[in-house]
Amino acid sequence: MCVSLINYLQHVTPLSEPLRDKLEQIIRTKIFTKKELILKEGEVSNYIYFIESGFARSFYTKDGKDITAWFMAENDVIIFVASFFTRVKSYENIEVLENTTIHYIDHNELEQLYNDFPEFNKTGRLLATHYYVLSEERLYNMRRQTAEERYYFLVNKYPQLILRAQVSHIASYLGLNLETLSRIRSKK
Amino acid sequence: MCVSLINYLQHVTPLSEPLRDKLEQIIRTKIFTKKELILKEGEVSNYIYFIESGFARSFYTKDGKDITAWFMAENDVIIFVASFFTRVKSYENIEVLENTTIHYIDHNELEQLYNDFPEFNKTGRLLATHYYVLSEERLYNMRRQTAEERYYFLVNKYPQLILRAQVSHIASYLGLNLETLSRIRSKK
DNA sequence: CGCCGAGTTGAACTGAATCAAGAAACGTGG
DNA sequence: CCACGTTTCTTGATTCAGTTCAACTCGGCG
Repeated sequence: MCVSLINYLQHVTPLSEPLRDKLEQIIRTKIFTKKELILKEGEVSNYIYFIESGFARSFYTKDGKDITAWFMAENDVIIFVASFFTRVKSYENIEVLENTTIHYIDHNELEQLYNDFPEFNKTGRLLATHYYVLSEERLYNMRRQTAEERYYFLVNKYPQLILRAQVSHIASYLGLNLETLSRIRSKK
Repeated sequence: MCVSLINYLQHVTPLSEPLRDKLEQIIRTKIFTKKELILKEGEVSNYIYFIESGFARSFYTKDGKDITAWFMAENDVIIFVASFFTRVKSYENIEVLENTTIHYIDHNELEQLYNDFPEFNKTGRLLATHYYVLSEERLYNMRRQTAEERYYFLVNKYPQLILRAQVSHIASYLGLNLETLSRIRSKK
């Protein structure tokens, strides 16, 4: 079932056998179909998700427009960080863009896991660090670059994303409107 | 000496006595004077820093311009994440804006510490998570808001920062030029 | 076949950048 | 403590990248 997630975690740092067993117990699996929402804004994010297969995006709405915050694909961990860790209502939604199989762990069970298996804190630390680095990178990309630079940075770093996501979502992620992105793309 | 840092870490999550002792051994302290660079771009960041007192900013240069990435004050942990964790050359600089007292821990010693005191992984996890949340928040603020909205978001969230940092640094952080920020400020 | 969502293209408009010139604040040395 | 140079901030005029609004094309799918 959830082998892919356990393998992934093993890859982060080795896990003891009892920890693996416990993980197998608490990991749940769910299949979402295209356009379903995994998380709706206004809810507190109670789960940490892991994509086994599929494709999703997080987005929020501003002045009626829908703005993509990031994309997530196979082997990505999804947390709406601010909500999951600080227990406030999420201002983001997570929407499935293709049929997607997801493994997830409940917030309380995860806390319990950290308590019962202190070694798992290492996994948590390494994962948090990894995603922190990615977040800072996105910030770097965002700040003070032209639309075109931002686009090609994304193209180089995540070429598969460009093929998979639709123009309007990429555009709003880059902080520009779809017409502008369309023009950038047609330039070449 | 480094009491403030140990207190801070205790506050994150309690530390055992041997761990505290070990920390006291490996924490170093240094005083930087205004305009000094703690970290220069092109170097690998070998230390994790903690500001006991003072004020600093991280910045990078793009097309000859200097762009502020973030500010750091008392009780802030500074890591140039990408470089410290992934051991690549930093593209950022850290510059002290006021005379600043800093505690720091060497990368290798920190790794060793995680090994010798697995409990410390919890501290690491919580800190990484905390800074991850802040990073995502900055991203949210950055994306798809007008110059004015970005500025007032910052004013509300970090009022003391506005008083302490100079306009040109705030402007480049917000991704706009100082003339524009000056106009926004004079509007009110 | 015809509708609908997604993407492209065009023309007019606008928020922010750029260039330029002063005013204020800061600090250093006499 | 004042004078002078340097740095920081403000204000104005012009330019331009990216937005907005609107019309059109293309490709699927019922």
